[in-house]
Amino acid sequence: MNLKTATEIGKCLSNETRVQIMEWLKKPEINFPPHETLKHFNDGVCVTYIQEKAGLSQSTVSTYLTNMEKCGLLISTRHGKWSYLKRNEKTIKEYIEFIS
Amino acid sequence: MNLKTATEIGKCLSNETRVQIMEWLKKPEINFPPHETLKHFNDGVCVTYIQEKAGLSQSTVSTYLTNMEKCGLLISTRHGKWSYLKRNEKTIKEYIEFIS
DNA sequence: TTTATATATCGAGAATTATCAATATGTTTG
DNA sequence: CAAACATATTGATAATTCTCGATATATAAA
Repeated sequence: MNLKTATEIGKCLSNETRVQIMEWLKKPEINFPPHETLKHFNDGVCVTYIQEKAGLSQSTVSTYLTNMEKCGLLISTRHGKWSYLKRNEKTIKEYIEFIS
Repeated sequence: MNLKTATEIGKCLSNETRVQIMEWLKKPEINFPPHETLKHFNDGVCVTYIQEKAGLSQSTVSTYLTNMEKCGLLISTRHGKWSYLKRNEKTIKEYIEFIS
């Protein structure tokens, strides 16, 4: 982890909704409805569910999630027409080590 | 640690200079000149030294440090006319536990 | 008590971020 | 292939943050 990456992560974590998303994704099965198609949360939660829970526009949340993936906080996986998002614990750990 | 505090900390850590300051303060004796008056770094580093190293205006750095103290990232101690700043490891730990 | 030094606060303009509606792209399904 | 659905991107305005010089306050030294 370097200064630039750490700062990008900080930017993602400088907004209440985005911090909240990181928290929600700790326990997807508790914070989101079960998936219709996929019967598990192995790859996280789809954009629509996160967007509805956040209560912001689709474009805003999509941009949030894209940036959170870019800086390594989230991992995005496509399954058909859905994008699933989960926490990237590896990067989170590296970030924590950086600021510790 | 709650969502609001965590977000305030995220805001402080969303700027390269401020993240850098947190890094510098890990090892004051390596990153800053020795104090003229105080012969130790027990309470950290004075505003002027941080300001000079950051290369930004006095008012900007003073505001940075004030906000970083407000959200609990730093501890400020007055010794005469100097304010000394050091990392608040307790809050940092709580923040890390929050996002982990 | 005046002067010098260190830090904090204020006010303002520049730069960045937030947020949305509209639209584009990608994917599945009829 | 056309329609429907999920997500991504674009373009624009509002809101926030950045950053500075100027000024205020606090403390020490002369």
